[in-house]
Amino acid sequence: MLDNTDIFIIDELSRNSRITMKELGEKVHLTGPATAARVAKLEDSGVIEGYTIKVNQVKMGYSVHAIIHIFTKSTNHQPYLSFIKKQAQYVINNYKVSGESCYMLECKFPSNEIVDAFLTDLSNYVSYKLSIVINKE
Amino acid sequence: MLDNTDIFIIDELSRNSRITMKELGEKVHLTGPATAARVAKLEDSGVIEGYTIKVNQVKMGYSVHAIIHIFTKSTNHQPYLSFIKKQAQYVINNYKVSGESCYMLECKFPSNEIVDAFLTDLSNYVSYKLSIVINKE
DNA sequence: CTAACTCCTTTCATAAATAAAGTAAAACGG
DNA sequence: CCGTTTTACTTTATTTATGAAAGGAGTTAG
Repeated sequence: MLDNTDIFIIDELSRNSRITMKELGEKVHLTGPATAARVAKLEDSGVIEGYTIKVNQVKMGYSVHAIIHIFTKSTNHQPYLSFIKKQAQYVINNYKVSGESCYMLECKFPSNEIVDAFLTDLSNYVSYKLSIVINKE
Repeated sequence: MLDNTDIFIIDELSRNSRITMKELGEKVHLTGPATAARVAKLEDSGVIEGYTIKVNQVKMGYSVHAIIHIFTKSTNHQPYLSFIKKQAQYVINNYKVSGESCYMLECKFPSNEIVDAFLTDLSNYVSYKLSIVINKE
């Protein structure tokens, strides 16, 4: 399905998705059109889901990075899911997980005051345990 | 620092980082060169850290998505950090966190057999609790 | 053996990026 | 308050990349 050239292309686009097809082609020893065709195939097959940017969240004003373990009280998760949908500006990921907790909610916040307000609201729906990301090593 | 146009540009590039500067310019009511200058400034200031792609990890052969809570036994974390550096192909993120655990290790694996082998090695360095991501809602 | 398919290259028309020059408005200093 | 500088933009022109089309080599199936 995926050969070494495809892997190389994916690796290179992960590092810089705005590279030109011509330049990417030089790295994989193909012409521009051949490379563009490879990339189009990777898009069509769903291997490449999209093109995006890495944003510095601190410079965007989000200085607090939190991981919140969610323990749902009731069997109906919908109120919780509706709540975090409304709070999308703070939510990075909401993973449903096996293990001790039900969900692992990854969030970004501008300040501890906002964290406080968020958690106060959150506690209407679920129990939680809070972890703060200190560093990404 | 960042005006509404910058926010719009970041938002648009997050959705599609391969958009042309001309087309992006039309969305924010600027010419191509003016838009390119804005983007260059966002890069220089570090708000935009890079351009990347979203990859379907299942189609890349990584069907298991795990979150591993790490509890270091010893005060010296270096053996653990060296270990995960060697296992980079499986590691998505390694967050140092406050709260109950010391690190939260996010990984991808091709199979449960590989998870098993990874955890067996991991247990030489730290204690852990394993969560498996069932869904990303 | 041949037809169909895949994957590539080459060529060429079109479109975008980039560099340079010029303009207008805002900010700054005397 | 006025002249200067800076900033942010547009316009123009050149360079460069994209994308479509045609064609060729290697592979596979009938």
